[in-house]
Amino acid sequence: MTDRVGDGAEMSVTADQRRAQMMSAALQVISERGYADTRIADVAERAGTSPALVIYYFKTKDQLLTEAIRQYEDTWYAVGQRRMASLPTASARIEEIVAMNTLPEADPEPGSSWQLWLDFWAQAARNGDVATVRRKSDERWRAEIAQLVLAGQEAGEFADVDPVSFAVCLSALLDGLTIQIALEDPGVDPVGAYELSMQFVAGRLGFTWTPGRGRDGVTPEGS
Amino acid sequence: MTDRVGDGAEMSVTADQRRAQMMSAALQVISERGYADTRIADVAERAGTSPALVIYYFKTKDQLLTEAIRQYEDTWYAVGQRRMASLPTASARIEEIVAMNTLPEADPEPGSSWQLWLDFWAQAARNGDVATVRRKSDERWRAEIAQLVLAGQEAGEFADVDPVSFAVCLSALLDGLTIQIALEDPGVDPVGAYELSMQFVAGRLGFTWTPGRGRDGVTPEGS
DNA sequence: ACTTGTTGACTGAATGTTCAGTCTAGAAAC
DNA sequence: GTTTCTAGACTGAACATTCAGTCAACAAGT
Repeated sequence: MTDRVGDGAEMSVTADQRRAQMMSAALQVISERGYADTRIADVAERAGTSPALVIYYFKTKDQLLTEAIRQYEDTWYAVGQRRMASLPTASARIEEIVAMNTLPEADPEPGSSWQLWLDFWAQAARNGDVATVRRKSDERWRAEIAQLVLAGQEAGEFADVDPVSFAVCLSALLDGLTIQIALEDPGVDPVGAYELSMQFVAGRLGFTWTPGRGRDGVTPEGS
Repeated sequence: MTDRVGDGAEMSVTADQRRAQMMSAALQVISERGYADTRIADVAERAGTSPALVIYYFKTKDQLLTEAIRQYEDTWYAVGQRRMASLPTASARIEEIVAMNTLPEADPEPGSSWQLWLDFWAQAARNGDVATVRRKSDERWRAEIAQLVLAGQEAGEFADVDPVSFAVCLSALLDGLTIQIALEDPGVDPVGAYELSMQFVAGRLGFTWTPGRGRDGVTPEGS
């Protein structure tokens, strides 16, 4: 199953690629069938290999799923960081965080799904490794938000609120909305959740925000 | 559900008791081992019976677990309703809702646990019945909150906010905090979550709230 | 009183399936 | 020729569900 193409350039599948391939397959299957109902055979099939090979690379099923989740977290965070870096103002960055947690991606990767988070949380309750991953992730995001708020305050964009409390509050709100969105609650659609969150953010941080489609409809509001 | 003793059928008492016993056992096991790792044998053992009897009462494992969750939801809501009824002001009632979602119960029933909610949500993503239960439950609580806000506004206790948006927002916030509390996030303890939520509520609804231990530290703040 | 029939509650021992993980051996890579 | 990959066949255990009844209570029928 090694694919050789043209000159001997490394087209052969390296171990790392295989692992990545399998983790990606795992995420797809988890988001379709749920963590508990994900079988090694499913992942193998999705990855185009055999169950035995999956075990060859990941000693156990649990390790596969745990690592897959860890990797998902990491790339999710990395994508977030990259987007933050490309945005100029603190308010635009916060808006991006809100959007990432409520609006569907324009280019949805396979194996990404809001439902994944529900499985993720449920799993964190009993699996120590997953719990650690989640804790770290949550702390990272909260720190990100708090630091953003601080920066915004120093730039005069934001009102004077406690950055840490605000971060806890906003991330909890977004998590809660993620649940509704993932479960397709008829009372909470993505766009509504997005606007609700932004209204909350704007209200708390003291800037006005207009729901208009264009990004960065932000007007600083000094006294 | 009530037993008519008199003319005719009243002998289903034992059967109902058994079912209740089994559902309670199921909830205990789910909250200990997680939904997916709950075996019929566990439930049977906890209920002091045999696996076969469990299947005798609930055709399938899935039905047992689903009904257990439905029942949990219902009693949770009923308890909430009872407590609401015993409180005089809208603000006290909202405070009770917040407390129910953040603070541990004084007398924790066996088989009640925050972690249960995580399993519940994850399950709702794939199991249509559970999804329906959850949707109904969420709608009930949001309606409760909205109606409470309306009542408070009419009584002059609360500021003029959109009750429905507020309900969505608060219930999402509480759900999000439930996740952190269930997973024992070091950054979010129950009391902190409680105070954070109440600050949010008070800020939004325009009354001042003091974190003091005593219930109902509420001061209306009309112009 | 005492058989007989009926029914609901209950059980222990199968049954059958589903899977995670192993084994073996062959194909590539080095 | 030795190490690294890979897959097909296999095993063993875990578990949900079924089955073939037992047991106790109660109700006529005699």
